[in-house]
Amino acid sequence: MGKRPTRDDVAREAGTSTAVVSYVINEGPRPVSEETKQKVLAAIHKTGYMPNGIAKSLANGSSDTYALLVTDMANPFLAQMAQALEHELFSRNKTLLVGDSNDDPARQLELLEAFQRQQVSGLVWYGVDQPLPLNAIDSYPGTVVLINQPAGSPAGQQAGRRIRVEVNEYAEAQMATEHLISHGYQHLAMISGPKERLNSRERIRGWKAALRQADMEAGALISAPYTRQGGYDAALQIGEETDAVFVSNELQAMGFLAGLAASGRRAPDDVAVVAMNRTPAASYLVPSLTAVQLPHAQMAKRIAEVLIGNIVDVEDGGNTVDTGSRHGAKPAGAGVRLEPGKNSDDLECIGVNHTLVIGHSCGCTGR
Amino acid sequence: MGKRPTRDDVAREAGTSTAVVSYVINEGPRPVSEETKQKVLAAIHKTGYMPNGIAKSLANGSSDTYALLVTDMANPFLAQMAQALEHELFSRNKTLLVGDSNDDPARQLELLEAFQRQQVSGLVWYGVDQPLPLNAIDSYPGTVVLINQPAGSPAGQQAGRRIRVEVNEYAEAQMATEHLISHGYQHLAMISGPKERLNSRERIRGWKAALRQADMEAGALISAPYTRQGGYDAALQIGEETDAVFVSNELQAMGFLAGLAASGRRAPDDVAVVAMNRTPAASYLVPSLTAVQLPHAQMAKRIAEVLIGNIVDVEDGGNTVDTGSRHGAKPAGAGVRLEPGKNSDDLECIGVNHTLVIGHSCGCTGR
DNA sequence: GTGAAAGCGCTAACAC
DNA sequence: GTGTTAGCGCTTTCAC
Repeated sequence: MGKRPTRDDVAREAGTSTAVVSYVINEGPRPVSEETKQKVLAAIHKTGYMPNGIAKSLANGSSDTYALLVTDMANPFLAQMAQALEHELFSRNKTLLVGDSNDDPARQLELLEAFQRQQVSGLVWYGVDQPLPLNAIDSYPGTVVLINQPAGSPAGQQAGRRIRVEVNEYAEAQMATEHLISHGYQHLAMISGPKERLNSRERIRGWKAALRQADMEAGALISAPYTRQGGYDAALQIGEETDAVFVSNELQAMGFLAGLAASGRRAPDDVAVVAMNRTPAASYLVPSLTAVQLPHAQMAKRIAEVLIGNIVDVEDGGNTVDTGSRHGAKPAGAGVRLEPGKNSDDLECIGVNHTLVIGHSCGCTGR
Repeated sequence: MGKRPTRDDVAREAGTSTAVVSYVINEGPRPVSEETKQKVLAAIHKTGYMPNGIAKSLANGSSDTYALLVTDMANPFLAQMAQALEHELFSRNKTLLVGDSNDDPARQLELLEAFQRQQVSGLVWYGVDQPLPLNAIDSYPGTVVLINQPAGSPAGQQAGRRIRVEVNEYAEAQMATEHLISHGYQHLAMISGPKERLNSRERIRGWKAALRQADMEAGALISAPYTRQGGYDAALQIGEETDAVFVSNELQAMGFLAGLAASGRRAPDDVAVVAMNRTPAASYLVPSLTAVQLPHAQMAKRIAEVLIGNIVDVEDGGNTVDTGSRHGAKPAGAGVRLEPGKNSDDLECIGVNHTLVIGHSCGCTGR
């Protein structure tokens, strides 16, 4: 590893002081004459100099690195978030570190520590256990963005330097369920995530709220892991009377469709299916999956702004029903309205608008 | 951001010198008496001290950070690699940076530069354009692991500090094709990636080799993007005579199955399908997809060892046909043998063994 | 407009 | 076994 040129080499080459080289590179904080500037630039070019980000961070007391801490990188929904976030950070000259807790709370904390040691300037946290270890978050020396914290949770109430993204899974679930109701299905079941998780409960609440509003009774509620196999197994447990199912996670929905097929049933004829946290894969399942989608690009943008401290303004907007699949579709009800709100001075909530993207699995398109 | 305690604070608290604190933390390079050690540990605990990784890296001249540079993080195959690599690095106390080139060569280079500035110690590169910009790799001041470089490519031949992982996509393609042949299908088509890519060509070579060996004629060869939509569109172009298709990428295969269904055909009855670069999603497609799988965990382990310079030994082993799906299956032919080889002293090739995982899409399980 | 020099927090060679 | 100290490459204050 042949020694790379340093700022000293550039200064020597340019016949200036090292300070001037910094001024040129950073365009400040002091002015430099055009002539000197050119000499420095030439020297940089000639030596092939490239600033040492590590040294820069040490001197600055802060790094250009941010981290994403998730439960499962292989989950397409989260991989998509990672991708979107990477793009936003890249365009701001920042880099993204990833941590995969593998659904393990202990590991989650170890990753937090590792990030802290690496002087990661801020992190986006899709937590495993909920409520999250608030003390760990509070003591984190940087901005923390929480993606999946329900509004009523402690993380959403306690003040701190962290910022929560209001995904409102409650409303997502409600929207999905309302769509099924609008089709006239009578016996709505739900596949939820593990019961002990706060976000599972949020989704269940949304499902129940929609049913209540329509004055309908809740059907079977099956709790399953947020995995394909979880959905597959759940499909085998769905009773004859059930004519529509709200699946609370796309991975589960994928398995659910497979399970239905394996047991000789089909969506939407035998059982209609609507899911949430959609990814582009939904359009290519057989049948294509109707699901609620989060505006991940918009979320990533907001998150990046918040992390880096270049907050612009929170755009408002209602939730909509889209015909986003390749197939024809008839729009349907469900227009929940989310409001970007602030709970306290320290805690910014970012409103996120979700959308229902129609596929074949809900029966919208005949068969 | 209240100032965090530094090593100086710990030394003061423990009543020792700063050097001793380092010795304790790093368990060397000099011995420390048990008594002093305890005092230091107590001080660390009391102050809540956490080493500053940035400063450490500066002093050491190398960081604990590695990077993964891919074309598309949302591709489940690559997300899976990212996950596996993160796990391996985490267990070695290293962190993983990700870069998503979005299939853009220019961006790929920018990411390389960013990593270089950040003093990333080594990187894993799944390149966009092939052959890769060798000069950029050669000048990279760290270990570079190339994932998708065919054996015969310049990157595989030119000496350097980089190390290539021998995925042997040629053999993967061959294995998949041979499986179709063993079923007795007569008219084999192939959906390849973009023609200008080296890895597309490798896969095509494998397909042709299998056909040649069986003394069969090549059927339609359709080139499509490595996307679901690419596979979907390709399915609509497949002629009546084709009874089996080798799809060169799992995303394409997913779209292909959807396209078949949309056009009223089904796998495997109308067209059998086998793909490569499988992920767990394959088992849950309808029908479940037969595909060649890479041992990503094993690969990640080897890559991590290589990156960090803790190389153990290259385990050998043949390729096998597995019944890895949830469904019953009859094993089938195709046993290509890969050898971990060395092209030069500087270029280590890591042999990777692939496996055919049987699903329903190839017709193995009746249907 | 330019340059000398004091850190940033840590490692490790070198003295004691 | 322990302490002193000279860097690592950069930023930035403060003189000139």
